[in-house]
Amino acid sequence: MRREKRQMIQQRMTRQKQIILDVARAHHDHPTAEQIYLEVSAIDKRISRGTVYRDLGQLSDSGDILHVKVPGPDRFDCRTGLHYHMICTGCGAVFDAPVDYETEIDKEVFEKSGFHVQRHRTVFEGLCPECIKKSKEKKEA
Amino acid sequence: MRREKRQMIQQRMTRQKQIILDVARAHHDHPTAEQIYLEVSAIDKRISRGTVYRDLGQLSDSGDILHVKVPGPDRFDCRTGLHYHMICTGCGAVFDAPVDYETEIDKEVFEKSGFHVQRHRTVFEGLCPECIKKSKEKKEA
DNA sequence: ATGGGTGCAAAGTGTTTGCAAGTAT
DNA sequence: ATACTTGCAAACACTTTGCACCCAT
Repeated sequence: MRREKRQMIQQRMTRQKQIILDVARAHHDHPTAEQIYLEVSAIDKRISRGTVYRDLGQLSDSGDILHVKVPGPDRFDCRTGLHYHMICTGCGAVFDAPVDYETEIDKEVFEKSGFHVQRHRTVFEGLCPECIKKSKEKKEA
Repeated sequence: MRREKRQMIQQRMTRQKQIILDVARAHHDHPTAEQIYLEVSAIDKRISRGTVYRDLGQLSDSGDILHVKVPGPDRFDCRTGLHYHMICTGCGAVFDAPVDYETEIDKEVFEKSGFHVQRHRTVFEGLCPECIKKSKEKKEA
């Protein structure tokens, strides 16, 4: 449960890290580490899962990509600014939510609780349009 | 990744389920399944982890307790209304956040995206007052 | 040259599940 | 009587890690 990382160590750019970053950035659909691993593998099959996890962690620590924490496997997002996500409980797909990050609420929580808020994460749960359509078709059948 | 549960099956109250519910409700500090298992074990050491996980899932499905999804192990909350949580990145403790659930934003997301929002989950990340104090002491030393 | 990075496989964490026996309704 | 529940252990999903070698700086 401990965290306590964040040492100012020198981060090196390697061939594998560059490939991982490129693959992650080419996506606009919140891939999982596994999906990224599969694509990276297709480019260079010698790159290991461990490296993909390590590099994705490092790249999100340094702000090059965003680490999205949702139920199920974590996702990664090339859009790095703070924003919210929607996850479909039908198919598991993750989307960016079309509402702005509310900065004010972080201050409000701090003032009311003394909890030093760094950020918040919001995930909307529901059915994506695709799955709504499918469930309607099923009812009619 | 599939979900697709929710059959209207008859749920039975058993001795073990009652103990698990009592233990969960006695907590106001967001215990993990493991913590609940340990306490339940102290009451009846024959109750298994599997049963604790199964029953906690069932009890939160039926709305008797709340399933809180945060980084790390999931938590359970005896406060069942929709509300937000704060997790301390220092010590991992979870608290209820002192701000109200925003119902409006669910509608807004639906209108802008067609995503049928059932609810959203917000988790504030930061340092709890306790950990702020500790990190100050460390700096002074 | 040197300290971070890599591949590999093993281990870790948190949770789910198949099965045969038990029990609430 | 029926069908949901249980305990157990094994399996599972996802992620981290120890180690010996490698390579960017």
